[in-house]
Amino acid sequence: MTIQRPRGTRDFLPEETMKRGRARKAMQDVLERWGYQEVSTPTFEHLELFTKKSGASVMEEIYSFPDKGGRDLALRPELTAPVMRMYVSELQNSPKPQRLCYFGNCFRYERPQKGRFREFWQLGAELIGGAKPDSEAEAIALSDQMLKSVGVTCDIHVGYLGLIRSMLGKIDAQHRPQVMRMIDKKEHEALEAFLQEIGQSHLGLQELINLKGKKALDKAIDIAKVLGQVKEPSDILDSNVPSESMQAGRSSARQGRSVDAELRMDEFQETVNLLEAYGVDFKIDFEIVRGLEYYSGTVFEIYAEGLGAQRQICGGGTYELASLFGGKETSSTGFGLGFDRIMEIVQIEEKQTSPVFLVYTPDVKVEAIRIAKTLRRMDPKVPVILDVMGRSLTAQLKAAASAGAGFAIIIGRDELDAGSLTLRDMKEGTQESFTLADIEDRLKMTFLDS
RNA sequence: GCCGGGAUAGGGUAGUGGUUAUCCUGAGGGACUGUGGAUCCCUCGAGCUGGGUUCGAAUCCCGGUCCCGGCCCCA
Repeated sequence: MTIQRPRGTRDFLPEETMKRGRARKAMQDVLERWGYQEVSTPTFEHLELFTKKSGASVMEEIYSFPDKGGRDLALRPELTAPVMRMYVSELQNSPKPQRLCYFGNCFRYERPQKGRFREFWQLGAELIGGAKPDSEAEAIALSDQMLKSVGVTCDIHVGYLGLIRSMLGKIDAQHRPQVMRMIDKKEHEALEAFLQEIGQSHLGLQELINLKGKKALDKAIDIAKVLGQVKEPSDILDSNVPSESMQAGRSSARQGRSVDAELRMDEFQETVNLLEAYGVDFKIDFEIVRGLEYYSGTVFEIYAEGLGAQRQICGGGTYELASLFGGKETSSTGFGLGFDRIMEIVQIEEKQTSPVFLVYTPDVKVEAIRIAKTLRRMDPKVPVILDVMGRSLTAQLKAAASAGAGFAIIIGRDELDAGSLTLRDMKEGTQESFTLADIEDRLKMTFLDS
């Protein structure tokens, strides 16, 4: 019996691996053009890093284990926390802002389905320590460019927690998580009923989240004016919302520590202006709240079609995590792209360099190896393949043909005695004698064109 | 964790409670000891797993594993 892959994991065959590599490179080229530098962090971390960030409830979906020394470790379920941990311990004294990006596998113990696996890849960026509107616009525009670079058309929704959290400040702390959850889950009727029940339906929350785009922004500005007049500083969200207020028995990541979010409508308006300057096509949508307590400013999500139930391919926003990991308070903006979901809908041309086969008779094997060595130093690079099965010339040519070789170089005693080699064009079925140097030149010309 | 559908050579498949389990493709070799993907020949290669029913199970039943889709959740 053969051994199976663990549930929710995948093997990537050469073709798929090549496709993933190209898509990754296309998006990383964009990151590079925007000045983001790649970092990488360990595959496993102390469990505490993730529970601290996202609450104890993530334990249900985390691959955690004690090591032989009794430490509680976890396979990383995401990459923002590790990157911020690294920032706090190694990069706090480096010039601001820090533009970091990453690509790595992550692990979650979840039920696999379309676009969801237990081992998956995230590609993301963090812009640490910049001014909010500028950073937010840059992050959103950057993710837009990255997706465009692989031919993915998508739908960008941008929300603002500064406003939502300030509005929630008018509601009893114990009710806030539930309201957030209902906004996030788009449970409109339940939200309306609940706000009625607690006597807060006058806030305008329902009207706000039902509006999209420019109208939503106008409404938001109106609300902010009213809120601004009556706001008391101490009335902003306090950071000790009791998690008992969560629905009993419910599993959710929304139980982490909350952070302050100031009502700075002017900042959000600036973000919107800058996004327009970047030429990003987006939709203002205050229903985007990303549930989590550490988000503090603009938040955004990007959706794509053709992905079944898992439509979201990117999520991000402005957050405060540095202080949570023991660093100085530093607000950052970041986003993560679901690489596997993007791979499902990517539009990139797949061209493969067709290899060159060295076809030789057994008596000149040593010379064939030397020739292979020369050709492998050539630029542009081209796969050079030597038979290792002791096959006949016929069989070698057959193998070359079925591997899609562009050229075969035939090497035998006759050729070597004449000081030349036979270059066979596999597509045309023609062949000619050349010196090795001439063959190199011809191959260079051919592969430069393609 | 829940619901539904699946699992037969490396890939794709057919079929039946009863001899050597279809077919296509693939892979290796040969016809073709120095020239191609055709053709022909040979070879390799399979009923997820554990139990039950039965004279006999790949087929029927139950559990498990994995896959696909949906729910839940999605840092």
